[in-house]
Amino acid sequence: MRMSQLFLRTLRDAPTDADVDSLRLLSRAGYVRKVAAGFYSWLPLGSRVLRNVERIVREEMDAAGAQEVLLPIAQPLELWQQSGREQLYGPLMFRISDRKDAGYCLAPTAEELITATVRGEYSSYRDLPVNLYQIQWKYRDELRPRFGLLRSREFLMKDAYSFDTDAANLRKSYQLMYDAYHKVFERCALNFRPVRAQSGDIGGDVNHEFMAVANIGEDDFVWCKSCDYAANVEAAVRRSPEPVAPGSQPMSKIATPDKPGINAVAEHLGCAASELLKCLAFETEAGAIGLALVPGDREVNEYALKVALGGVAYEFLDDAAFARFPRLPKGYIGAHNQHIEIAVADPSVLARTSWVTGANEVDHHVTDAVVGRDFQPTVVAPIVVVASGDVCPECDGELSVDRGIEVGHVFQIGTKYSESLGATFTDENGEAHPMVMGCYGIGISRVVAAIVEEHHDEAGICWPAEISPYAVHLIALTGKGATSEEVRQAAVAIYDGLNSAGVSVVYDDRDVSPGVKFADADLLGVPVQLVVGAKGLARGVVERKLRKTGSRDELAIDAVLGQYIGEGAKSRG
RNA sequence: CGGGGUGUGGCGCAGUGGUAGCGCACCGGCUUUGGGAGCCGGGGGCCGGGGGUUCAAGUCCCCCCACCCCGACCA
Repeated sequence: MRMSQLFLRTLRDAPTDADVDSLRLLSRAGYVRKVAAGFYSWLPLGSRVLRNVERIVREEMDAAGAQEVLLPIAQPLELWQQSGREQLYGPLMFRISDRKDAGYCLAPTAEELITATVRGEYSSYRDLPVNLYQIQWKYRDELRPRFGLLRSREFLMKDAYSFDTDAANLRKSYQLMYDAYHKVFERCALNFRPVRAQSGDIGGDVNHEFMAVANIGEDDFVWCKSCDYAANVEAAVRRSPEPVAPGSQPMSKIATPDKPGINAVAEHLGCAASELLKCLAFETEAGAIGLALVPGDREVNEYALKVALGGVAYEFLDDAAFARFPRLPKGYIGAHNQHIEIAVADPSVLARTSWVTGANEVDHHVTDAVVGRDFQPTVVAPIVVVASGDVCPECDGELSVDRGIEVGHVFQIGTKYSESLGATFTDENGEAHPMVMGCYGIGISRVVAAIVEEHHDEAGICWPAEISPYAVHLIALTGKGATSEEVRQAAVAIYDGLNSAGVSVVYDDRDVSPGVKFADADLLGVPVQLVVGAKGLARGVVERKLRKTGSRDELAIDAVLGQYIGEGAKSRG
């Protein structure tokens, strides 16, 4: 492609509402343009990049035995009512209606439709397993779209769905996808980790998120520096500290006027927040009042607390609820409160001889509260949010908490959708069973943004070879001198040669100054830049610069084609 | 949903009640040509929309819309 023909305008200043590196650079370099909150146009360069990620995903899905389909974006709401997810998604779904006032949604995902599709075709154990996938635009009317392409309202997603006869076979299908995801993200040159995760709204049990490590990510995940333990921050656990012998000092009450917070009290007493016992009051759905007890410098993992309660739903008290329980003075609650029915303590609560905690009386705290003497946990279970520096539960190594971008997610769903939508098969004995499903997503457009987040510098994007819109960025420094035409002809010869060798090349033939060409080349981020200039030409060489490292060398002009023949297959751009 | 902020040319921004500006980009001319060149000359605006106040509104008031940021229970 000649740059004089390419539909492209680069920007020196990024639009002000581009708030992350990926969107700033993709906007400046003319890959995408914002149309509305959470909606983006993909211009020629962006479209090529998107296709490249698609291509990688398609190749790996096909290699893993999945078959591509294409389902409609607009889906009858009725289908979503059958699965019960119409309510669940609520305003997150874009809704439309036709002229007859029938309700449709723009699909936020496709479990329902794919299940209905398989139900309509397959009904025997002989048909299974089967794995279908599509690469299709998805729509979610996010509460707050942000981070540009990382959380948009329209996004391109690969979603695959496996159907098996039983859980053991599901695990095989799951493993195939899990392995395929590794290949996909390796080819995308992402620094990623598969982490154990909670299942969220889709339902089901075993699942992993594939997190691309980034500063800007929306999710924290925990990983061990010594082994391969990794988990979503909600699912992560640590090795709890060992219990210690209780203290013997008697508990005593002290005045802490107008000090309702951990930090305020710690500062007032001149002690560390970790010496205070944090007591969070909650009410279960059955109406029982409980406290979650953790060290003052720790936060409660709400998911872990629910597990500790045996799966019982609960809510932390809000101001209105506190008003109903005058015996629970917000900010001054102590673990020795007589009015609570449940006390869930993290094991670390047993690892300190005594605690400073609320006195259950406004403007007062107590010191030397001793577990087992002054207060009794009814449940001891790990409920703190894991933090960097905690001990790995599997190998005693050190855990680290980092930000990540969720680029993929694999689930073992089970029979939730096959049951509600009636996707059953008949087994060898003629008995009907619901199919056992897995579902597997990759955010294609999000992957593009994640790659830019990881592969860029001050000057612009540095694409991995397989993702780059072109394999080679050819720059002709023609100028207006005597050698101008000579340089132009040499560049065109290389351009034509590379093209006919199947190497995708973008050729900067514009009549602009060298500085503009260099700056744009760095901004666009094609991995290899070839510069044809009068100086080199006189010596029969062209200069080659690698975008990522900035390293330069010279190639004999006759050797250029030889160098890049074969590159076409690696990066067809 | 709550709070805050911003809407002026494609992008970035200035603008004090009195003729709508600057930089980049764009068009034409001349010069320049190895890291976002210089000079000269141009084109491009329903100042987010609607109502009001005023002799006069980009500017003041009211309503609406869009976009951005923060928050949405950790005592």
